[in-house]
Order: sequence, then structure tokens, then C-alpha cells
Amino acid sequence: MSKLKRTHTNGQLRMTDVKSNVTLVGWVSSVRDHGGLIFIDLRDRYGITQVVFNPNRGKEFYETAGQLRPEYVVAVQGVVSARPDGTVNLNLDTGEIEVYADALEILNKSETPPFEITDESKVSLELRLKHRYLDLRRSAMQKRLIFRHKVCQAIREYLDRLNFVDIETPVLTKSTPEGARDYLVPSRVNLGKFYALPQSPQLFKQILMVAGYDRYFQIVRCFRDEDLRAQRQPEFTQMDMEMSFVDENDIIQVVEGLMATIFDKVIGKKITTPFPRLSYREAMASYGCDAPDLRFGMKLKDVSDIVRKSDFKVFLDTIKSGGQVRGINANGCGNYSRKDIDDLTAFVGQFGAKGLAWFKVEENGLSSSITKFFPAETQEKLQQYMEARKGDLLLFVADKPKVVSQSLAQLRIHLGQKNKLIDTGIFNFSWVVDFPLFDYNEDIKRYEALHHPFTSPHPDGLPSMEEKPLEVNARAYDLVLNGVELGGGSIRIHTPEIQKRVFRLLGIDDESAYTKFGFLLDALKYGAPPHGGIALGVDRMVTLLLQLDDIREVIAFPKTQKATCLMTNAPSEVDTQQLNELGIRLMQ
RNA sequence: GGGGCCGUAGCUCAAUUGGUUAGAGUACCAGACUGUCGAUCUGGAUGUUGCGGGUUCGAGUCCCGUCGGCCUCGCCA
Repeated sequence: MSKLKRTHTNGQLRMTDVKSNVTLVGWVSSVRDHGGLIFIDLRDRYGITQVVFNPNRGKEFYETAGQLRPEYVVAVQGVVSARPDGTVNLNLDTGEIEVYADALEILNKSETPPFEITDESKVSLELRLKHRYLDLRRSAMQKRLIFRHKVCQAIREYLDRLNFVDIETPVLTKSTPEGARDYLVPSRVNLGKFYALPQSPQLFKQILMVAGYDRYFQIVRCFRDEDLRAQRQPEFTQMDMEMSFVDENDIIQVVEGLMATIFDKVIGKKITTPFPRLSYREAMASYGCDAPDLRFGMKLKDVSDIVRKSDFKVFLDTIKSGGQVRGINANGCGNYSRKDIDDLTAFVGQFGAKGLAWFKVEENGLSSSITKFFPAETQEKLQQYMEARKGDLLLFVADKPKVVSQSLAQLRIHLGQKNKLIDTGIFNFSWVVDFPLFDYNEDIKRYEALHHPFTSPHPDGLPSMEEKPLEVNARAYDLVLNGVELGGGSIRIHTPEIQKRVFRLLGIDDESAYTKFGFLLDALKYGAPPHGGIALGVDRMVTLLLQLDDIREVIAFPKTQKATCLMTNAPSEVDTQQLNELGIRLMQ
């Protein structure tokens, strides 16, 4: 046990503390040994303080100071002093003072770390994840995790003030084959049976509404066993909430207030509410995706009707077979080379586009290898409709609507970034609303819920839902920030009758609906209030607020793309004994 | 499951068309130095070029396989 007890942190001391006797603890950040005088930078999560060792103040601990190396853990007792003229360090909050050491205790030594614990040192993600304890010791990472804590704190305070109750829901729960792949946990006491880790607490929070909790929230871990991306981890955190006796606008207002509070309390910025809303159809038509980045224009335009008057077979055939031709105006890209355009063609190829038709806009009209197929009048109309000016580049994709949307949406973002059209300093929120309730899945030849099967149909579509499912709107809403879906929610179905009708449409017969979701159907029978809610991705939110692009930068212990943890080596093999207890034998 | 990029000293990277003993910066170690703060100066040590195979007179470099990291399509109600 150390004799020295911390009196101050390393970010704390100022000129007003001069002459105080203090004790600091922390990690040695750097050692500057001048032979007759030793300086060390002492670091903790609050900051850095310079400590000076002078042999005149004590030979014994001066010699100990000579043994110090980076990342040694020490306690230092000494006197705060103003730095001599010309030696003030304005880069440090504590740079006007230094501590003249009168005692030094090495609490622990450190091997030479595999990388330097500074924000500047470039290190591969692989190494950072392997030695995450060292990576997290860097002040940049500490700031991020503390920022994240403050966001969560602001969420809790805000929702608590609005009478929300934080209620925990099970982590070991029931597998629901719909949706993402489940993480399964075998049950020892029920051999052959499995729990699943929750993809979200969706059904539990609905049950809590039935139970009368009115306003629920939880900052909760969710699990999905799908392939990873920079923005996607197998376990991630949601800000989950649900309210009773509300409609869409109530939820939207609470969330807008929540975001405004986070910005005010954590970043110290005012944001404007309400956020603009656009319909799903508008978003798909103008941006090709349901989470549009509204920080720049370059909207998609449908030219199917115009190009019908042409001899360009690719366009005509596509339209004839139910496809469409849409395009964007890449303003000022008329100087792109053949190779540039080939690159763009390859880019949209990733998303299924079989080609990219292009026109350069020149002084006397359109120029391209395919202009000959387009009558002058059509060219004129195209130019007018696309608002093309000299020096622009018009790009078109002809295909099924889904392929056109996706490839042009991605192309738009690609060009927006390439041409620096995006103001990265702003936070652009929007709501996407009026989603269709169902989507038709060609592969399995049946309807699927676009959001999830508990989303309430819009009353307008209800009478003819069975006849025209694709025309029914959902009472759902997605929150979008800078082109990233932060989360989504809906008003839920709260009567067993409608819930059964939706299940039937989704091809889930009454019996299997009962096997899978019987508890929900039962609960809905006993006075379920109208209710709805939303879930927001906390990891994504924090990433965006910090203007980072990798979710792993705000998660203390993230997984690699293969869903492994490089620090603990999880997942790992287990003893045969453990498997035997679970009644599991591995296939070879 | 598909496509792509990467793997060289503890770390970050270099190494001509395949060609001599694989280098630099930094970290590390030793010595010097009483005002440094990316300390400085002098000296030193550091390699299974991820792993396995192949082609070749000769492979860090080319080919095949494999392992690992990253990006991406599919997937993610």
C-alpha cells in the first residue's frame, strides 16, 4: 500500500495553487533526463503535469527518478511552483506551473509498450485492439468514451425528467427466426433447447406498455449475428423507448427534444427543431435511398418519359420491361476523362447497374458516344429537365427501380464526397415517414414487413390491406442524421385482430404465430393501450457527433470484422466436458 | 458466400524490370548533459519479409494455398 495519497489530478493545478504541497499519481508519459535535472510528464485521464526532480531536494528519490520509464505508475509528492520565465508550456492546461518533487514512489513498472501512448502515434487497428488497455489509455480514446458517457447521461436525465422509467429486459430470451440471425445460447437445464440474445427488446417493451408503465426507456445491448461493417458490430447499443397513448408526433417531439438536449448539454450547440420530414417515396425518388444525406443537392431525376423518344435500345428495352431511366447532374464534371467515367461505371456496377450512360454538356449541346440515338428535341428536353449547364456531366442508369435507386444513391454520395459538396461541419437531421408497411420479396415469393411485423398499418389502408398490401402505409418513422439512419420506430399494433391479419399476410399462419409470439398476442387481449416508440443506435450517434467514421472508435472493446475479440481471443473452443453438459456434439 | 486492398525491425514505412550484406524514421539500450516539454548530442543492439508450397541460377518482389487485419456486395424484420 502506498504511503502517498492523491490530493489532486494531473489536469487540476494552476497558478493559484503555487506553494501548495500536493501528491499526484499517474503514468509516466515522458522522461527528459538532463543529467543534473529530470523532468517527467505525469499523465492521468484529467491531464498532464510536469514534475521536476532536483538532486538538491533529495538524492535518494532523484536516483529513483532516473529509473523511470514511460508507463511506469508513480506517486509523487511535492510543491507547486510557478515555472521560470520562458519555460511556460501553453500546450498544457497546467503549463504555467510544475511540481518540485520531494518524494517519489514507483507503484508499478511497465514493460516497453508495443506502441507509444500518445494521440499522434500511428498504430494499426489490429495492434490497438490486441492491446486495447493501452489504446484506451490514450487521451483521444479517453475523451471519446467520456463523451459517450455524457451522451448517455444526458439521455437518462432528459427521459427521467419526462417521467420515463428505465426497466431492464432479459438478455437470455426467445429466438425469433424473423429478421437477423440470432446469437444462440444453449440451455443446460433444458437439454436441446436454446435461448437467443435479443436483436432488440421490441416485444418486452410492448409488454411493458400493456403492463401500464406508460413511458419506458433503456440504454441496452442488442445482438445480431450478421456480417460486420465499419458501421456495424455484432453487439451494439440502442437507446430504446416506448410510450403509451401517443401518436407519431408525440414520439417525434420527444426525440427531437432529446437530440436538442444532447447537443445543448454535451456539445454546447443549439440545433433547430422540428426536423424536416420527407416521405419514403420522396426520399426514394429524389435520393434513391431511405436515409438521404440532405447536406447537398444533386437529386435524382426520372427521365423515362423523355428518353422514350429516342432510338437508344438499352433505354427503350428497359422501359418496356417495366424498368426506368433515372440520372443525376454531376455539376461541373464535364471535364471528366474517359477513365474517370469508366471508374464511375465500375462503381455503379457494384450495385448491379449494367452500365452508365453519360452526356457532357457543351457550348452547343450534349456530347457523347450515344447522342446519335437521341433526336435534337429529346436532347433539348433532357438538358432542360436535368437543369444542365455548360461544363456539367449527366449520368444515367437504366434498370429495375431497385437497381437504379441503389446505384444512383451511391453514385450521388460518391460524387458528393469526391467533389467536396458536403459541409462536414453541420448536423443535418431529418425524419423519413410514410413507409410502406410491406415489401414483396421476389426470392421467397411472399410479403415481408419493411420495418417489423408489429408496426401498425395506417388506418387508411386497413380496410383493403389484404387486397392491396403494397399500398398500405406504415405508421413508422426513421431518424436520419447526415445520411445515416440513426434509428427508427413506429406506432405498434395494439389489438390481436390486426396483429393476426398482419401475420397472415406475412405468411405466418395462426398456429405458428402463436408458437412464436403467443405471449404478445395474449397480452394484446388484456387491455393493451395504444402505444409506440423508437430505438436509436447509440454507437452510431456518438460516432456521428464526434465526426468519426468508425463505430469501433467509440466502443471500448469492439470486435473485428470476423467478430472476434483480439484481446481476449473470443470466441474460443470449449472443453468437451462443457459441451457434454449441454448435450452438444460438434460436427466434424 | 462473392470481389478488392494489405501483411518487411517493438511501431510506422521504404527496398528499381526478380539481382550483392533488406534500409529509414521512431521506439529501445548505454554514455554525456541543471530548464526540458516531439529535449539534445555520441554510440549500440534489433529481422523466420505472417505461414506453407511452387516457378527460377536467384524471390520481400512472380504463382498457388493458408492465416490474420481492413473495405465492400450479398446479408443486417
